[in-house]
Amino acid sequence: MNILIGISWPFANGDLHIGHVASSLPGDVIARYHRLKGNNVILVSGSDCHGTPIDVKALQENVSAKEIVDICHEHFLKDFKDLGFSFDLYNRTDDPYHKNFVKEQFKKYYDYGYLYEKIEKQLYCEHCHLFLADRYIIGICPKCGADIKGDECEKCGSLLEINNVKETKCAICGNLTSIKENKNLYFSLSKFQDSIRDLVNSNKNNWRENAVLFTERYLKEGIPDRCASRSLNWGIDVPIKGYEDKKIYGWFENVWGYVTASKKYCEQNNLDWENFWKKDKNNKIYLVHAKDNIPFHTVIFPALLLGTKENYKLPDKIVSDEYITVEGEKISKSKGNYISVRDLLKRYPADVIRYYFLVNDPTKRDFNFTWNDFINSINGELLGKWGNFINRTLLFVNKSFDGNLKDSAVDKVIEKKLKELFKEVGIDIDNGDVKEGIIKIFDFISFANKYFDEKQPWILVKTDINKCNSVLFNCVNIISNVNTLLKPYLPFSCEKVEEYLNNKVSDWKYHIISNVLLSKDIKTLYERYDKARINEEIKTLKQNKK
RNA sequence: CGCGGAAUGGAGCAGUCUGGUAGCUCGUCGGGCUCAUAACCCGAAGGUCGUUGGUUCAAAUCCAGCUUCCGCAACCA
Repeated sequence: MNILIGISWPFANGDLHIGHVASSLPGDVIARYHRLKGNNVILVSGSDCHGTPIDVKALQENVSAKEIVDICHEHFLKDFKDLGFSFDLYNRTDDPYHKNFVKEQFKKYYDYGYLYEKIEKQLYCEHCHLFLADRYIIGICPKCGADIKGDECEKCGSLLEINNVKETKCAICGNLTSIKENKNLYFSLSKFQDSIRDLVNSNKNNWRENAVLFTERYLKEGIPDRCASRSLNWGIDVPIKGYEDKKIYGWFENVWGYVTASKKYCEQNNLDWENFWKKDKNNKIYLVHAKDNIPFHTVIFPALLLGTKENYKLPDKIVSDEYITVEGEKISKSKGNYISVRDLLKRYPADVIRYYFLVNDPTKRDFNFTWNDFINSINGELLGKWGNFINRTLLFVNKSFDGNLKDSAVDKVIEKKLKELFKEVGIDIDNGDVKEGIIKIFDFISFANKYFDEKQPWILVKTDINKCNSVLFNCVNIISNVNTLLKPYLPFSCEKVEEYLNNKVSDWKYHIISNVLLSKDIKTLYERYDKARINEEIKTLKQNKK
């Protein structure tokens, strides 16, 4: 089967933070799982390089947009790599390959009549040479006289027509604005209302509930046409006569990145990209992102695909997470309530981070990250249950059996449980319910520790050496199987465990390893964190708060 | 009446669609074990599932009202 997984493209304007991690990780797990199952997998993402905030930042810092984007892209690339993301291609939207492809699609939209012209009066800053979006405007509320930003007055709560706001100024430079007529292209999203409704209806059991609800709400209100062009210097040129000075609005091009990145990858690797993107090709498409991205992936992207009239397959799985909050508050860069991936990676190994955000994946509602929970969870679950089971078993075998076990029968209960686990976890991951899968695996690890305790091999070693051998043989096989189950989740430590076991497993299924011969060099998999660390981390977080 | 989301033992969550003895992890307390990273195992305390009313033989779950909290300018998954 051909599996395409697209993780949403982080905007190249800042650091990767734990919110990105939480909403993106499921995509990597799904990709790793399908590869182990022998499917053809392409996992793509990339940096979203175009958009007004980047232009504005460039203007403010007096550097080029490209410089900002280049730095961000390098950081994203490194952060994702260090976290173990197994992208087949992590691309960027300023890639000429992407740009050219998107332009081709835009010509089609224009020819098919999905793009139409609209002339509007817009506020313009002569100083910055920018048409200003509402959010870049400061002014005075016509009703209560308070200073306002954008089109909403915080003081009297009025939602205003931006044209009624008094003394509008550019929020970037502070100069008074002028009004200019601007010609833009609108995309007829409304024409896809029925198609999108059919899409949602046929995917109610495949998409996450939040994606279904959000899209239905959107449909109920009626999908509005949206402006698809922007008056910017940085972006993809609108390839249509009369619009040479305009760029394509980011949300009408970045989602095409899933297609361009995978198509590019296919061309580099002699694969047929249509097997992943067209209908009736025995394929499956997953889109992985957080809730704010839902309409762009369930409405705009499908509309863009349909608008080509080219037999594209629409997304099968929308894996849309809720949000992460930090110590009870919304993630906010400006308020400093914020944990960047790079800072986290300095102090914690990738698998520790992966474990925590996968087992706490916010699927149904926002999840509150606290340092207390993070440290306790790592110590108690990842280290205490899994790390400890490996450690107590392998050290025992090395100490009492010189790393060498005779083959023995596998306990029927264990065999049955493991076989079921492979089946159930496989279904969970395939459905995008990555969290359910890892929870089930860790339930079984608890059972394994119980088994070890009940069998008391430390006593058997003195009373019945064969029985002891048998118990440990079972434990070693539990480790190998659980390790295989965990491979999509914790790639780094699973590789280490395979070294300890001297046994590499390439299939994702129940197995028995015979002729056990362990490595002599067993080290603990995970470090225990002192609880004092909790307060240190909270202190650091508070210091960063503004 | 702006829109939307949420409310389950000390903390974080599942269960709500498809009503039927309230579950998981962490934390706390007590005990056991000693192979293991003060790790592991067992047990206990702790919740009338925000509130009121309704439907029902039966409601955390369905319906209605109310209360509280969160998000909805920007950075921002």
